[in-house]
Amino acid sequence: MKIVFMGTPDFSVPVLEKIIEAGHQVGYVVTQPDKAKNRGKKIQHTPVKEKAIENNLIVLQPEKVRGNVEFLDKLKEYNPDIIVVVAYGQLLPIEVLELPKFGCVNVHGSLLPKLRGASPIQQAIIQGEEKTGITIMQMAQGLDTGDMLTKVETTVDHKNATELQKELSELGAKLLVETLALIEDGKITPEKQDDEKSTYAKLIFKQDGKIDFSKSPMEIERLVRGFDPWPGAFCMYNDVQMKLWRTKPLEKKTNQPDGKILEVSNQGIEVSCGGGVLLIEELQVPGKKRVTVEDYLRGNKLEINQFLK
RNA sequence: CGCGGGGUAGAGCAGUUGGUAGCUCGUCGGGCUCAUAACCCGGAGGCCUCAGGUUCAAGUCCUGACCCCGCAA
Repeated sequence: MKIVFMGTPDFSVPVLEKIIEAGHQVGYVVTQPDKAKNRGKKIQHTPVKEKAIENNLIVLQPEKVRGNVEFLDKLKEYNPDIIVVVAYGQLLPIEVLELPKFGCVNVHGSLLPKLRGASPIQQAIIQGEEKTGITIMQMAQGLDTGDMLTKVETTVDHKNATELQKELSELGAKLLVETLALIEDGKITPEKQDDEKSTYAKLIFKQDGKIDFSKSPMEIERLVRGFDPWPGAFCMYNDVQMKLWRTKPLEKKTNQPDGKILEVSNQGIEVSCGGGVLLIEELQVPGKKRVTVEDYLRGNKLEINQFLK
């Protein structure tokens, strides 16, 4: 099929790869504009752009899609059969949604109608979902409200967001290619989403990673996993930011105040929270890399009875 | 030219006003012990990121490069 691909971050890349592998013709790859971000001021290409260049595909980076006549004309001229959207980062106007013969399809990282929105993968972990997955839907106006075409499930287990995202991204890529074939053959029956059952995964902000030690060990552990690698769950120790990267809830109860350091050993740091105890196994302080508590303790001191805040 | 921290033994850190490097852990050998992630004794292991410069002398000062990381976006 003649395809226009729209996507931006790492999550989108495997999907683009699979589309190319499957032999589809990708006329345009649309991704967010390069921005002078990161340390220094380096301008960085989006992961999708990198992959597109690698495959000699034409890249478009409209600042805004909505009301962009020039962009719309290019799409019309190419006349794609379908537009595939994976974490593109902009809402598409109706003119674009209805332009291709088969419309626009979106690869979304949750089992819709659950977790519509910007951070389905992280939220699935944070909310303690047992399973999540990929839903491919026919895009409609509205945020992730379109009719569902195909789905694939997986378990959350103890995966962190990095692992889960990678897995879902690959599952999604595979499913998309299969779905494209079904669409082409007219063998799909779209299924409406039950709006009553829908939930939202709101956009994550840095500050959301601040740990609240009044929460239960399990909740904090899920936050740590869900926010790996971004923005990271953190707390303060002696006015220094400490990011936690791996923790484990223990089967202990305590009546110590929240955030108190109860025990320090090579196994980790035991901290009281919400009446329970959380074992911190891997952490990171500013300017340093992630290290296990064992490594951290070789050159740093950490006093019992002090508090993490 | 966004702000800032850092690159020193396998690991994590120290290193004072510049004088050829220390600590903790690990590792190797020995000892004590019923036993030990315990304790004691001893040993190995460092082109101090790289390249220039200042100096009698540089991990320590200056310049440049490469790499890692926190903040901010």
